[in-house]
Amino acid sequence: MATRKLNSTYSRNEQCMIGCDLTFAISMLGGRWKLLILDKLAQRKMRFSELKKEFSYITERMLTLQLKAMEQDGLITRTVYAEVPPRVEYELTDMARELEPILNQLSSWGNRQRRLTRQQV
Amino acid sequence: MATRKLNSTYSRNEQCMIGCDLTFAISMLGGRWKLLILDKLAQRKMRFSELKKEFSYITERMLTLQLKAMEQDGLITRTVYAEVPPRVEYELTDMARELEPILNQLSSWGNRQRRLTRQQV
DNA sequence: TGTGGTACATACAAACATGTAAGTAATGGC
DNA sequence: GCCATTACTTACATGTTTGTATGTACCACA
Repeated sequence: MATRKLNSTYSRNEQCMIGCDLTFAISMLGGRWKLLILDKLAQRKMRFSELKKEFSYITERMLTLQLKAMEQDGLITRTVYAEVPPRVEYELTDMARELEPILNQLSSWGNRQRRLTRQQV
Repeated sequence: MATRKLNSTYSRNEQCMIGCDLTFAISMLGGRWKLLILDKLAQRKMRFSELKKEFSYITERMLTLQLKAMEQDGLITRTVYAEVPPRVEYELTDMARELEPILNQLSSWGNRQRRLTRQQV
């Protein structure tokens, strides 16, 4: 996402893992808000301001950054309408929709796993 | 993993997302080396030093941290043998093994997605 | 007495992610 | 002219993760 300096182990690690499709996929979902955004947009396309209202805690800056990253990653499309005040709509791509069933499985795994680890504590 | 300070939005966000099984699951896999470790241990149980050899770039500190986190998350078990020099073996739990098919799907999605975004660039 | 191997731990520093606060452009309505 | 609305942007501060370097306990073996 951000430009990364070319020094030392940080970038070497990146080279080493860049070949892994799984790491590639997970890194797209790792942002602090991306899964929530994905979830909301799965229901319907939404404007910037609508998304902002949905997550009362997110700041405009973070929303902008995460949406931009998700657009670059091919998870969402961004449509600008030349109006004033401006209107911008965000929508899931087909690829992002293909994620849904997989993420549902992960979610149900997470639920089971959570019950287990709770018991031990 | 690390102790987190209780101020401001950081922890509020955490509260807000802590109810999400999917976020819970993804956060277990997000570490820089966890997926690789998971992948190696899927083949067979391994000693600390064996894992170290497998990933030539990882530092001992990072390996320790990630293994500790994965143990706490119930992904692996840690068995210590009272010998000198010490011997410690790491092994996947049943829950971690249930992840495999899901992660395979994610990986193949990542592969397709990567081809797509490559084409656009 | 000294060296070697294993599986860590600790102190410190760099890189990265996120948050806070404030500002911008465009224009329709008052 | 002034204000409001929308979707951002910028500068700066804080929090979190990862990396570097070094040290430690244990005891067998030379």
